[in-house]
Amino acid sequence: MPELPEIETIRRGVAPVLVDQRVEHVAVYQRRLRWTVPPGLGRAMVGASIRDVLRRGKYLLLRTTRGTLILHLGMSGSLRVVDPGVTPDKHEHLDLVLANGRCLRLRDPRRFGAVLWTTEDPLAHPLLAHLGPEPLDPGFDGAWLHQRARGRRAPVKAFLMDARVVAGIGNIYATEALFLAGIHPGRAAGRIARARYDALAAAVRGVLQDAIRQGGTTLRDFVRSDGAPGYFSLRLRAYGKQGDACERCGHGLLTRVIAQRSSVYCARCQR
DNA sequence: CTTTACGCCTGACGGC
DNA sequence: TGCCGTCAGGCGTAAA
Repeated sequence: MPELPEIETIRRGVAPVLVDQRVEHVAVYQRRLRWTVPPGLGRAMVGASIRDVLRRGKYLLLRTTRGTLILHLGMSGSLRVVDPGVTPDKHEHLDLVLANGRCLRLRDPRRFGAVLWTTEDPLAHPLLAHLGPEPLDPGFDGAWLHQRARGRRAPVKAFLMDARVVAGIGNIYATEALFLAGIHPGRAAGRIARARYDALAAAVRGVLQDAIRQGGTTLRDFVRSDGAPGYFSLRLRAYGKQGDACERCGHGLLTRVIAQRSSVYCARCQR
């Protein structure tokens, strides 16, 4: 699934293709995504010029002269740049045809993704307004986590995946960051010392930055790569590695469901 | 306010 | 080979 680093890589990949381009045509092949793709999207967008492409958490924002297209790729979404005229397959739901002759195509087999349109400040949109800080921005650090965790009894893993605490941390990176910080995913968020939150914040930044770096090398040229990025070949240390030996202590990695999500951890290293 | 459960979807996978 | 049940997984939402 596309996580924050993938979304960031997609943003960097598509932005040069999209920016300053006029939208010539919008084709919707499937309206039923997480929410119904707004009727009249074409009317709203055609003729608009794309100003820039931003990311907030896992949302992509295509800001145009008329409003902002908000995209979320859900579990299985991807974007690619194709030639208009290439017939979309059954999982390709939306095309933005641009004046430069290119076409941005959204594919999303599971349809957990979303395509929304707003003419207001997109950051004030109900879906975005209550997001916590960007994990790679200075507003995210151990002090923030520690402060927000006060009195919380929920497992730290759930806390870290709460978008109001910090934006864009999914199961993979929560699992990896907790492993690197040596914190047990089931520990109550409010019972973790400030210094350990410093380590956790650093771990979150580290895994995300590594993955973004990896994405940059994996995806040399978004346009000619004729495919959206899949999973980055990031070396995962815990996620999906249940049963393997912990790379630090050799203990077998365990898996347990915490907050409705599978969690992998080392019972010896993570406390 | 916090916490928990649920549901939206389909491809992959295991069992038979 | 094919059919079927199960599950993952982000995240908004309703309910507790």
